[in-house]
Amino acid sequence: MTSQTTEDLRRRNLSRVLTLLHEEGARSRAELTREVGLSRSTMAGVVAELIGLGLVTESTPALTGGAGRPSGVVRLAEDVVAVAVNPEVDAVHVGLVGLGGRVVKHVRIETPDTEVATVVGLAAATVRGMLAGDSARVLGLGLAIPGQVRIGDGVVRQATHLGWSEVPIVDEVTKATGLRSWAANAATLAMRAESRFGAGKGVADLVYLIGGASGVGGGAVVAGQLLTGAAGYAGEFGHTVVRPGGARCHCGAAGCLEAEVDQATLLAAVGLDAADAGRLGRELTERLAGRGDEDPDSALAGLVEELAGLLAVAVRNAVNVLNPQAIVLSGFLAALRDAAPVDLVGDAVASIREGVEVRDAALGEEQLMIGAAELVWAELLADPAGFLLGG
Amino acid sequence: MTSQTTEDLRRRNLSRVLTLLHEEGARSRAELTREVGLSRSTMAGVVAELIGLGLVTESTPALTGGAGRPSGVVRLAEDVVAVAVNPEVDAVHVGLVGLGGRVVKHVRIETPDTEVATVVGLAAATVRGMLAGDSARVLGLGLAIPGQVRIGDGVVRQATHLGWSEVPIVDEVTKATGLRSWAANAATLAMRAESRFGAGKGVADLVYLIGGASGVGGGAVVAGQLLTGAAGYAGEFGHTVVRPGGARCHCGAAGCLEAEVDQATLLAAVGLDAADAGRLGRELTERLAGRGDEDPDSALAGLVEELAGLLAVAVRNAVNVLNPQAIVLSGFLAALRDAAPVDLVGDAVASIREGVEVRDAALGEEQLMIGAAELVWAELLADPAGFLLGG
DNA sequence: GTATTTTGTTCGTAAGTCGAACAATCTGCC
DNA sequence: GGCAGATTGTTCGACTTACGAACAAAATAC
Repeated sequence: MTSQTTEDLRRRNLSRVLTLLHEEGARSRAELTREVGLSRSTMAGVVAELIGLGLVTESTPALTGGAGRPSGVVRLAEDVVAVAVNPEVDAVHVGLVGLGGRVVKHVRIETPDTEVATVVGLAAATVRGMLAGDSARVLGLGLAIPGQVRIGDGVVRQATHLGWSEVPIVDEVTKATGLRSWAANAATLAMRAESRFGAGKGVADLVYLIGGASGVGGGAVVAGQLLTGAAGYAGEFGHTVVRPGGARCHCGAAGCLEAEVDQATLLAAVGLDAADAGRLGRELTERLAGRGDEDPDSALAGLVEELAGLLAVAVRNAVNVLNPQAIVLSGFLAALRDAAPVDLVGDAVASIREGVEVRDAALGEEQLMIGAAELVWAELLADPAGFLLGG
Repeated sequence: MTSQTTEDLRRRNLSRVLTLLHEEGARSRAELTREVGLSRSTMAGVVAELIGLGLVTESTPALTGGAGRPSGVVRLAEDVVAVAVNPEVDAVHVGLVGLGGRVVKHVRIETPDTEVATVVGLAAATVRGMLAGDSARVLGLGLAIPGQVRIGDGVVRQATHLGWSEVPIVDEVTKATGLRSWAANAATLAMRAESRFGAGKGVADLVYLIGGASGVGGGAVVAGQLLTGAAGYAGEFGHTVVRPGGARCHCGAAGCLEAEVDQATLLAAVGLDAADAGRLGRELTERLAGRGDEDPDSALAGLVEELAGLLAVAVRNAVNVLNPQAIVLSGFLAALRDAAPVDLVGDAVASIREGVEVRDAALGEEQLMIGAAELVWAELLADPAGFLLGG
């Protein structure tokens, strides 16, 4: 199915070169030749084909200082973009993201309700507005959904915070915008962004945990591949057990990480509003250290330590099962870790624990836009010519 | 690195055809052509090359009853074998396994101690004995180790039950036998066998849990690929937490599945000896139902339910994170599940839970021999010609 | 015994990669 | 300014592989 005829060789080579540019940025054709390992003549053909497809451009100079004929710099075409859409409880984020993960535009549209028709209508109108008068080539649309999305047909099985259930969102959005669309879980896409461009770059085995207002999500990269599971629901670290028989979770079970460790508790403890979640990390650190004339807040210290201990249970399980090279924490989980003196992987099996590095996420607000666009880029990168010629 | 020149096409096609025969058994060349999707002329070349390598044979008739010229049956060469070695606490298992997972020979050699030199010496001698006067072509040796094995260099980091630590077992065995050798964790290899030939056959996303005298191990298949993790230690489900602050585990932490749910407890409860572990399942079922003049054993029922509940915590976590299509239980965990009325995935997230099937392992005693041999077969199947011509 | 069906074989064509030879264009040096 | 050296782009022939059409082979169907 995948590869028998010689044309598949060219497909793979197009894919490899474009993927390298997407992940690592522009470079000279000579460098490309060295890094990919193709002969100069073959690389000439590959780059020419990518230029013909309008995906890359080649600019003449470069002047590296060394001797020899200068090599043209191959860079991603700037007019090639994907639309990114992320529905939230009170607003819809819509963005335009270039090949290479460059966020071109990004707006937040408030929404009166989260009805599917409302959200889809708003998103479609915003997209049309964004593209008006713009010469960009839009190759597709990616949706980041706060809930479970079935891989394959893009149906939202359950998105509690939006009140959605069994919504064929990909079909709806395709109909409303005319763009080829894909959808996936938001936490998974946030990880995808961190994995390609952020704290998880170059890491083949990665665990990602993100905490926000709506709970705890996550994802993993296994052997360089995104972990999807059989139906696309994998990575629900928020619903792993950290205290059997503990707090009841909206998933129906008890003692889930998401039910035991939540952002609201921490915000309340430091007297912050939900809107100020971004300041949580600094606030926690300062209160625990004591600032100005205040004493260190020992009650808060107890809470933080308890919550970090619960997080450590989930992390320990993830580490023992997946043996990752790194764990990336995002949102309030990063804040919690920075404030707490707990070694999150201390209780993992010794030989596994050694190789793990715990890091904070590196990407900011635009994480989700980049991740959603990756849904489109993944399709393009796998088969550049096939994608554009109506794959 | 992996595929640019046209020769790689042939490598992939050799691999695909041989892999199909390995997994699914002999079939006619016409069937191969249909299933793999190559043209008749190309398949003729591929089969001819595999015959030239001595890996398959083609027998003439077939006579399927239908009209048309009969197609020769292609089957795996019977003289191609791998050696499988599995050191245990009191014995070493040594076997000869044919391509296709056929166990040709299998012996258990008692060992006076588990010193590395003793075990390696015994294994090497047994292998020499097995092969004496045999015309088999031995392509390599696979080791199933009850402990953590570092991928890449085949060093045993820790094997508590053998008392091994930092043992370069692959080097030692290669030196002693002259065979190309590979090693991996035994539970992982048991899963590998079930995944290819047993209860997990054809399942692309699989979780496997095995319980034995030495604890609980496991493994997983993710997107059709074996889960190894960054260093090869992945799948330690036995050290996931099922009761925070619970029983202390030899891994240093507390509340591990392996520490909370163990075979000895169950055996003691039904009055069986460690040697009779194989009868545990039937014994449990009978006692719980009541047999002959006895009443159902309600104390035992309580114990079984408690242990099954703890197992359910580990299973729930695995399911929520990996979204597998099936879970395979082996050893005393299968016995426990068969005896207990607990729905092991009942507390998993709804959309994930739906698609999961819990099964008992299908392979018996020879599981580990088959799995260890798969270490060799995996290398061969990835590049048949390269492997034989000194890859 | 002949037509039909299915499969193996042969051979010409197309696609793709590589490597050698040559051309182009820079730096460095006098 | 001109020439040697270095590096890279370009062209072209050789090689490998896969495919498909035409033909041959060997069974069943009638």
